[in-house]
Amino acid sequence: MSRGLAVASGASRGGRLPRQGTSADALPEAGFEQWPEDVDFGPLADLIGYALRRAQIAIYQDFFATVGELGFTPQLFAALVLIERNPSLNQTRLGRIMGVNRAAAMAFIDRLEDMKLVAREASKSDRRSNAVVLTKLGRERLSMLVQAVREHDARASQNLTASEVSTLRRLLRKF
Amino acid sequence: MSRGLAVASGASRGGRLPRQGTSADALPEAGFEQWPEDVDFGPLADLIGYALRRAQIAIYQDFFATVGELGFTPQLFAALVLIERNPSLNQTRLGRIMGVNRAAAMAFIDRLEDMKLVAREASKSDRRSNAVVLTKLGRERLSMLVQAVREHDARASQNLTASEVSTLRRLLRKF
DNA sequence: TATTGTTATACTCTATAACTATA
DNA sequence: TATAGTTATAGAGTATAACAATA
Repeated sequence: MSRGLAVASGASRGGRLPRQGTSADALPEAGFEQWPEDVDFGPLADLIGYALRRAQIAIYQDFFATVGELGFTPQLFAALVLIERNPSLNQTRLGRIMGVNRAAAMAFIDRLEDMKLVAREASKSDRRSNAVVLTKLGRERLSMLVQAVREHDARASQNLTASEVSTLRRLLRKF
Repeated sequence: MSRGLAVASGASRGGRLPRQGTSADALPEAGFEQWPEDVDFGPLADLIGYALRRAQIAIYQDFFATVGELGFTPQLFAALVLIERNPSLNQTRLGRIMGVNRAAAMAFIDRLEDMKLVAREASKSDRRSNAVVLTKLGRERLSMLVQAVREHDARASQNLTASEVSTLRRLLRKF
């Protein structure tokens, strides 16, 4: 029952840094078409899950198009914020909050540690656990990132009025 | 600009079939915590993109917990529906609609073909293209699947009233 | 020149399973 | 017994880059 759940992350997930690569053949690829009018979506048009997925594809695109060049995925950004605001979280709990298991949490904490943005500190209360905390560099980068991500999020929501945005946020949280 | 976009899928994406595996150690893993009250989400709490992500994680979990055993991911299901309703779509276009490039579209069409659910038909108007169509078996499986997925989607939305669901769908589409 | 299908390749993210140390 | 961190491994999904056939 609990296995395979983090699938969701993978799913909502995804989240990979765009690669380099420049060749004549590669350029005109992709180009997501958002709800094209000449396509019949059939039962998909009625499913909240599908609308959620398409909205997420769109916002991920904007994330990478705007703050992607800073070298962060939405996941890494979220991890940094959670670590900053909750320095007492251990690795396993951090993973559970983010929808991945211990091993996957290890992977992204390793990565943030390699980037010198976070550090593991031995917990005194439970010697099995590590607390994960931001470094000074991590705090600096994060404050810049937060600003950029807020701008991205506002731009992504620009087709909605302020009250629609807050309705949307409320309904998504009730989910 | 176009590279790395399908990240979104990966992201919103994800979508992997849960594995088997049964061992004493493996059982208590994962267990996504949805908006736990003792956690400070800081700026994440205001971001539509983040609310979208968490909602998606939750609904993916429910998808796999309910219709996952039928052997389909949300992506494969969506592909089947699009193929049924739009039999003239070629592989590249189908990929663009779903947010992935040609090569990735190849992969899931190959898979559906291996499952005998779809077939490639040479297009007469453009001899470079294939039209992708459902087989008889594909139509049968899909009609069962649609029923199961509709039930899943309704259950996932059970915390919302009917009017909230339609508001949510409308706002997500405006995105 | 541009696009479609195709293939080979590499990379990211994740789960599984096992181990050790601690609870 | 159960849980935290860790590691090795495997699998899914995707992009990149090239090619031939066709437009």
